[in-house]
Amino acid sequence: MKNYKRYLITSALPYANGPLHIGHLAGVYVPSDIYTRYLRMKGADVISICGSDEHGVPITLKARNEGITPQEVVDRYHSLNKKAFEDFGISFDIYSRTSNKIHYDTASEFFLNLYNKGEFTEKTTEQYYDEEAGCFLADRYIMGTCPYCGNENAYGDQCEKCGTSLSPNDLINPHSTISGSKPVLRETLHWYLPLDKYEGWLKKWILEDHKEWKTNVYGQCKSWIDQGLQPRAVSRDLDWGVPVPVEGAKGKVLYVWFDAPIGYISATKELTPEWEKYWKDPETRMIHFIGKDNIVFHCIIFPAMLKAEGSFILPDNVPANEFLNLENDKISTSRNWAVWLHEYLEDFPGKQDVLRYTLCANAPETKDNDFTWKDFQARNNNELVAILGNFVNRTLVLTNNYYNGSVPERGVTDENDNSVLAEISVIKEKAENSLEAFRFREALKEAMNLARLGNKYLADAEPWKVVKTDTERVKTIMNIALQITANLTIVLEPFIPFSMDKLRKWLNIDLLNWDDAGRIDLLKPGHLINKPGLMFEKIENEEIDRQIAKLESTKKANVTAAAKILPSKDPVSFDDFTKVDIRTATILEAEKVPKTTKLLKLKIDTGLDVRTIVSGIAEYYEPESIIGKQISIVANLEPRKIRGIESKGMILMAEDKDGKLVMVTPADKVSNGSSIK
RNA sequence: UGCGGGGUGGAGCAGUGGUAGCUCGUUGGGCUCAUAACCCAAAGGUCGGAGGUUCGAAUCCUCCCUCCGCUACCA
Repeated sequence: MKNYKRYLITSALPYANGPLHIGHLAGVYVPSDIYTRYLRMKGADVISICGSDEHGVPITLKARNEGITPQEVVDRYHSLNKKAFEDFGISFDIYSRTSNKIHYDTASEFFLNLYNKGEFTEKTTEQYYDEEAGCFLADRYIMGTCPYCGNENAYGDQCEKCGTSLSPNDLINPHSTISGSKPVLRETLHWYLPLDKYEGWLKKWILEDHKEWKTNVYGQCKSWIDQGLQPRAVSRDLDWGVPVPVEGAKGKVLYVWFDAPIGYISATKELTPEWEKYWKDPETRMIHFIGKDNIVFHCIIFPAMLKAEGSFILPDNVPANEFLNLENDKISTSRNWAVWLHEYLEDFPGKQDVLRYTLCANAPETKDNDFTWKDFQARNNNELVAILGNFVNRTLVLTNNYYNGSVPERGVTDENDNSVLAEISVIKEKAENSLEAFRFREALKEAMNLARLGNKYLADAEPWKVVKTDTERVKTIMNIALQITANLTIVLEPFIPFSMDKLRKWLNIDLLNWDDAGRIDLLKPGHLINKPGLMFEKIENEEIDRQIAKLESTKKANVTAAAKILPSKDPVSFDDFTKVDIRTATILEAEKVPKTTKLLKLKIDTGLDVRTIVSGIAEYYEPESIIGKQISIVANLEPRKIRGIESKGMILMAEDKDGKLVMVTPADKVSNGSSIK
């Protein structure tokens, strides 16, 4: 590998519309911090950059909902999240924010630079505009009736009921989720970064020159590039963000995804006047730590931006992680299904390292992983307490008992001693190789093996027995055990810095250099150590049960919240009502539509005819069980093709609080085709 | 729908053609310096399913099932 002079580490800018949870930590910030601390211990010139991403539509909406300004929203979460990072020892050199002036200047300048070089294309398109709220609407903020399944709560980009991808123009009765009003189409002008222009270059840069990237990252990039890249808008119609710095761009800001990665640059500028050294010198190695949802932005769009600008370096690696689940369910801010960092510290004060350890040991490096409180407890009790804490404790207690805390001299070593001493540097090298390859789970396991080695050494050497017959021999044994503890303060420092800080205090030593690991003379004979405390405490079942109960009550609260009754709709005229042809029918045949989870293909007798209707009820009804059932249908709905099957009409279903669908069946049997009014 | 990444003993993971490994848990034994912690041993897997290539497949090919993500103004 190329030899680099310095490192620039960036961690995805967390979006400032909510607090941080364990998923953020596990996926991005714990790995980035481990790597940064490791590099610092190697004496490398390294800076770690992060900050709040504070622009974009969701923040303006949150502000609108709460009746405060967007600035107030981001102020709140910026300070909350900055503190959470500090509390967990995520050691950024700077935690900046994109609402800073320096960022506005940097982002404007970047845009203007590309603009003047003619790197953008301009295009006018028609988009839905909310006249009441006075803004253009992203697809996600338009709702209406799905033309395929009749779901009234379909989004402008997708119907979540039947899974069909939609465009806002497809929706029947579109309305804005912001004001509820009916949006109108308006023309708007935007600037685009022609990604297609960079396709050939990206293909070579990633697919040929960076085959070493993680399979999930490489695969995702390959997929995008192979599908063909298209110009991507870099501006938005919004009043919150960095204004587009050209004539006639009033009311337009830089799209957050153009704006946010530039935040890495502006934060570096804020940190050091020598920022260009980190961003423009090819001897700097840049690494982006991100989650899998960010791959395309950090591997394709941002590099294309940097390439277009011309004077910047490109990331050498982008070790993206997968996602962390919580107790078998997706972490979700809106559903409050998360372990919030600030709440964790209230419940487990001083136990930052337990979480750091658990999240690293179970990090979603190759696939999504699950965080469970039982696993958290087991990792703490069986690994941190039993293996690491216990080894340190027994070594320090024995040293205090036998030698009043003075490190004894190492005498003649036997074969076992020598192989244990040799093993220390083997472990150091293994951990180092794993760290360099961004395999942090593996690196942590290697580092912990040093504590395992220590326990085994004590059990084999039995100093508590030997002390009765050969006191010289015990000095050697204890010296070796102590050298192991000193080595632990090095190899475990990147992972659990708070605990290693404790251990260094007990050992009465300073932070050592990474390359001191493997040495067997870190503690000199006669060096005095202090009385130890407990490095980790057992976590009892009650504490874990409390956390589980907390999550269960969240689940219940969510069900209750979802149970609220929908408000009544606007009145319709009798004429309008009679236009809808609702009648009874009987199901003759039912079968699952292949490759779908929700769709059933039904053959029904409507009295008028026998026809096919596709309905999204497969999750609630087995095909065999509904044959012969009498139901209610809308008979004159325009036919629609669903999954290639023509569906003529719609089956009426009552939707329960929890989303469960129930057939609307006449109380007594009536003949097919009876009208319902 | 398409694309990308997963599915390996109870749990979490490693393992890309040659007798299936690691950590934790479980069971039995040992030790007693240590937060009932530590050490040793054992049990436990038809490697998501079906077919194929091969002397030989967790590993290569085909199809299928399943989980997650992306699919371009959802950050």
